[in-house]
Amino acid sequence: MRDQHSNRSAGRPTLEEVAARAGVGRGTVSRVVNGSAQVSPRAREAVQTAIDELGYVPNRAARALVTQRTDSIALVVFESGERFFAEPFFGRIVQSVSSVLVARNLQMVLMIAQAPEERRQLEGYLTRQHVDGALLLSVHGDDPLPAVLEERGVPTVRAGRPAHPGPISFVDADNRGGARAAVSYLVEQGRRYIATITGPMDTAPGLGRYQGYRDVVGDGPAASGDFGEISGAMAMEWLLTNHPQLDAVFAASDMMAAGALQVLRRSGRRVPEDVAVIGFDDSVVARHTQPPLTSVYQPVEQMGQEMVRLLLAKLDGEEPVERETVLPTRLILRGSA
Amino acid sequence: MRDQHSNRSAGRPTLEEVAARAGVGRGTVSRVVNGSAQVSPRAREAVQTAIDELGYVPNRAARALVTQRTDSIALVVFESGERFFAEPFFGRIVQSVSSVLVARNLQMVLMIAQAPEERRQLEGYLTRQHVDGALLLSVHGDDPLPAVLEERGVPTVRAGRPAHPGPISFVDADNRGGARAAVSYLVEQGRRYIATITGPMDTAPGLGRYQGYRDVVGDGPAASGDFGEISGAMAMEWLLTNHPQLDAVFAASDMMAAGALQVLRRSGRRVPEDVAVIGFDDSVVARHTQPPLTSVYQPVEQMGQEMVRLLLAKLDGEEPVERETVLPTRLILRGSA
DNA sequence: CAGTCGGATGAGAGCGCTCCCGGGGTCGTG
DNA sequence: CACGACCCCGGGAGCGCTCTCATCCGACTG
Repeated sequence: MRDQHSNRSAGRPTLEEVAARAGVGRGTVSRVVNGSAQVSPRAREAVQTAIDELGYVPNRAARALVTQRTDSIALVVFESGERFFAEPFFGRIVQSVSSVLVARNLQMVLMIAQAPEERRQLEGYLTRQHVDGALLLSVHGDDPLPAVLEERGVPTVRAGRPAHPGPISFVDADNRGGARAAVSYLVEQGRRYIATITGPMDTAPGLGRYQGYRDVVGDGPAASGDFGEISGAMAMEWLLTNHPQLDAVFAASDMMAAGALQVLRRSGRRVPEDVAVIGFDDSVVARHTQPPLTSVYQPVEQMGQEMVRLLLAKLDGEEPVERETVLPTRLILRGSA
Repeated sequence: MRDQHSNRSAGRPTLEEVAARAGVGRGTVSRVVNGSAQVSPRAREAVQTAIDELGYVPNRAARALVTQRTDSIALVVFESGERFFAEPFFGRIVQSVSSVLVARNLQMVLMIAQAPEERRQLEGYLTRQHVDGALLLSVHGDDPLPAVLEERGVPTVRAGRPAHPGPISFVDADNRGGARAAVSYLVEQGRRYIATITGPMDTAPGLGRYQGYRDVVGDGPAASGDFGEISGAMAMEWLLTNHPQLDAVFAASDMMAAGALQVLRRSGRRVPEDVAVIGFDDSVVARHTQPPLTSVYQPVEQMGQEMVRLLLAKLDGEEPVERETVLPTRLILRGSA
């Protein structure tokens, strides 16, 4: 379309063309491109010059066809659109995963599986044919996909401890420990009637954070939400109705804590004087609620990096190393507790 | 590794194997897979059966090699990690783009170009060889990349009106109109001394929102920020020092408005009684500031969809349709103005 | 000086797919 | 009954690359 010298059409130059220009064989060019040591300095330079002059870029598809590697890895998010953009958590993970991958010259294919039909399509899609491995975010408890993938030979690392321990590597924040720290802090502050608003129990963070709560106060009053703001408000209303004497609430997410805060205010309770509130995630909204939210910070960026590290290790070393990494959390004190 | 009948190793079944099993030729299987009409019902059924039994999945690389199409498109975000996850805007765009792409059976490759060296790498990477087209997010004014890509034959659609009109399609929210609506509203409410906190002027939204402000009040007091919270606070301080008599502020982003709110409160001003504040983006934080922020909503999801639509049109119809779409914004009233 | 060793090199053989061509069957028509 | 029109269909060619192997050449050894 642009130039049609000979009959090769507009397309980018090929290995063969570079070889011709440099006066060497295809093999040599390939060796240079892939950084093999078995090339004489003279040849290497000639090839390099030709590459620069022609603006040669290796054809990914051709390479993938023979190497059986696509050099791209999938980042799969199982989440409704709504939550995906409501949760700063995802953005930060995506961000950190991306930067590691770019440095390694790998492509990041983002897949958001929300609607059931997208789910199904995705399942067919995730083959060794298409990606070298997969990073799974916010998998729900009973989801069979991780197992399916592993079975198909697609190396996988997930974020969040699986509900049922299996052969799958994962990276997680210490949800339980973080929750424990938060609730312990409430106890130290002299709170005596501590309730909790939990996340979905079929979710690793939901469960872990609840367990941490129980570790400290045992069977306290609990209402469940879905990590979202509305659900937090509803849970808080329920708690207020059934346990009006509570003097502290530990919410398993900042969004739920924010919802709870509003209900608390409407009910005439002062925070933190009458009721202390602690959230989880240390998200942006935590700094903007009234009062600012004391919250549990998780090292999200580090988690992303670690996930990639584990996956790449799995890809390189053939032996299927099943590894788990649990990263520490930290309580960030603000005004609400 | 699983089965080694003949010497074909563990790999997924190939077209040829499907053909053999169905008792037809490669061509016929290919026709079935690609939905050609030129296949007898009998053959089609036989092939379909074989595909199901073998669990055949076409090899993307092989197909790409011959069709010269990768069936994947890049979503490029030019933004520091920090802003990427601070801005709900991106998450929502990503989300909506993703869902359209999945429906069309296209892969979304997310690239975040922050550090300069990542920038450079990306430039080499974005070839027709690797993706069929690119969606560009938050390009800065003087960035040559869009032009480079277009020149290399990579169809491109960007979000945000380019600083210098060029041959590139774009989708944008009506930043100028939205700003105009916001500032007009302030005027209607009887505000007489309206300042603005602008975004980066080398950015389409930054510029557009400032222009909208000027459309209504002309040369009012302006301080510039970078869309982030801290910069909003600093800008507000500057404004308060130099224009203590101001009675309204229009900030070009919610985050900056949030920063401004804090400074205003510290300075003893009541919002909205003494000073009205309006933000832009209608983001999550807008609902959680004190008071909740009146803000300009932009139809982010729709923008994402529209970007994909334009890009696909460009890919299909060969003629390079340079199109632009500007989507309307809407003022959302809350407590701050 | 013959023999040997090893590094550099060129080229053949595919990887799995689509495209296209030509053969053969079926049907309708003169 | 013969001939063309129209479908279906099989398989060769080739996309651009890597890998393997045989070859070649210079250097080193005995």
